[in-house]
Amino acid sequence: MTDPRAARREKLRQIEAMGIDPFGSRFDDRTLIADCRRQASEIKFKTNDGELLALPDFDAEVDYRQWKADHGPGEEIGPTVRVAGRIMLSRPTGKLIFLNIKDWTGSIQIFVGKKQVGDDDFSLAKLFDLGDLVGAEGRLGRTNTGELTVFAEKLFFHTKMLEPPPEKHAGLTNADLRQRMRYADLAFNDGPLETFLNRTRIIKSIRETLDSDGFCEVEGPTLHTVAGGAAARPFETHHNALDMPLTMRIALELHLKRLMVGGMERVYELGRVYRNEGLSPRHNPEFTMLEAYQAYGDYGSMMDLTERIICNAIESIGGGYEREYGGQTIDFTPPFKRATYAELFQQATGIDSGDEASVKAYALKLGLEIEGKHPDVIRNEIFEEKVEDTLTGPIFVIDYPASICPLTKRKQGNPDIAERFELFICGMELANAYTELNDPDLQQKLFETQLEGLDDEESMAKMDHDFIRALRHAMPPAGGLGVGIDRLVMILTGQKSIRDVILFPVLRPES
RNA sequence: GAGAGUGUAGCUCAGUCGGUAGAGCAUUCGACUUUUAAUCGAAUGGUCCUGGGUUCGAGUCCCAGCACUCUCACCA
Repeated sequence: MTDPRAARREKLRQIEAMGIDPFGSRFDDRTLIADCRRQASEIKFKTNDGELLALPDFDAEVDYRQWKADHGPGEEIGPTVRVAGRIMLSRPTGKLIFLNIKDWTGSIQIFVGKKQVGDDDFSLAKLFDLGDLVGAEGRLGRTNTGELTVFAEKLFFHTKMLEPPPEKHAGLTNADLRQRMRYADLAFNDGPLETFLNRTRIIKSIRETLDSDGFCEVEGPTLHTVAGGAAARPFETHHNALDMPLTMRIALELHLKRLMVGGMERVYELGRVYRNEGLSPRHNPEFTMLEAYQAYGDYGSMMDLTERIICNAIESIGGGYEREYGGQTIDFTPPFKRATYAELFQQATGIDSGDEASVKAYALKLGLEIEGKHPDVIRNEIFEEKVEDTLTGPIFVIDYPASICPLTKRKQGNPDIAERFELFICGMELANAYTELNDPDLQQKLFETQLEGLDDEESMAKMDHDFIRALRHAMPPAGGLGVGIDRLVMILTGQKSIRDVILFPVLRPES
């Protein structure tokens, strides 16, 4: 019998025959492997004269067997630990088996000697397969090579793995299988578990930053009758009892603003939004967004907040402000650079973004379609083409052309400029913030005035009468911020694909 | 939606000019009480993505389809 699955089931049967539950049970007083590593310094060598010696430094070239001969006779002593985890490697050498097990804090070697654990446990150990969840209780010590090891006195069986594991060295590399079987990716590949734990730390840190700034977290509706607040195609669904169409939200904005009208002066939501668009290494149809609104603030307040959120997030996962991404070094030491849209436009193209004729000529040179488009739309297409990719950042691009920002307050004394910034890192737009428009009549007008050159789908300006009515109840002047959390996690964890920071990205069904 | 690439054993991958399907790991058996990708000896394991076509003969060439990856488009 050499079918791996059948072999595993046969061993499961033999474990049961030994009176052991192959799917285990509660295991108390467990020592996490990271704690074992912390306790390594408690391992001492006790000479027969009763002298306690610290162990040699195993980072240096040292022959521990020789060291013991030189300092002996005596014996090693160390704390007793109780570990549990998944078997990643197994090296049987006759009446002795070395196992490497992994829990979610690290991995450690287990020494299983027939004499040391007894015949029954040794027979059990011979039924262990790679991927099984097992436990061991024993003394923490060092082998002759200095490897930190649990010298098992008792073994436990926790759960049988009935599927064959991936190749033990290369792991699971097929990108489709990694996403489809994320459990196997997390369990057997180096890296993914740490990346996703870092994602959790980053999100926790973001909440802490906002909470300590006095923001309150809320949960807006994910089912909308009008999907507004962003330019995107929504997913459409249907409510049976009410017999009416609903759409999944594409942004958090409009409901959070309603809450500011209601008196929630600092409010945020960290949640999933859904956009019915193509997939790419930077796009998943559902993704996580942070939106935060601060009454009596403006886009400048949001710039400070953005910096704090990102710097705290970096500190929560360690590694310092200088980070590598896509072969570039990004320095997150605050304050981040700031430059106006017009400056960057001028630098990249050599022309004045206010000079409409030159802008049009430049667009034609780039081969852009300009027919029937609003000058600001053309301007922005050039900006996206020539500027965005070059922004290694982190850099705040500030003061956007007003007409491409229908939810933004205009700069005082300059109605053509919107008080908006976008934060760019490695050519990716990571955050977007405004001094929020709170004039209901102007908002209504902007909703009604579709931008030239934009069809309904492309426009943010979808009429939402209830939102306008809310604004008429007085929304305080405010700053608002949106952050693409998945992209932030990508950059902070060094992942090149959004699918490596989303646990279960959208996939076609398995054939 | 467009273009390019990939699809072979449970996993990671070779496969030449079209001529009997290969390796490593895993699995099974044997040896081994300080190994660490343990080692050594032996064995087992295939719908070569699917369906057509060309050919005496197709993993290999052609056509169509499916899936994944990358680039572009939409978008954040």
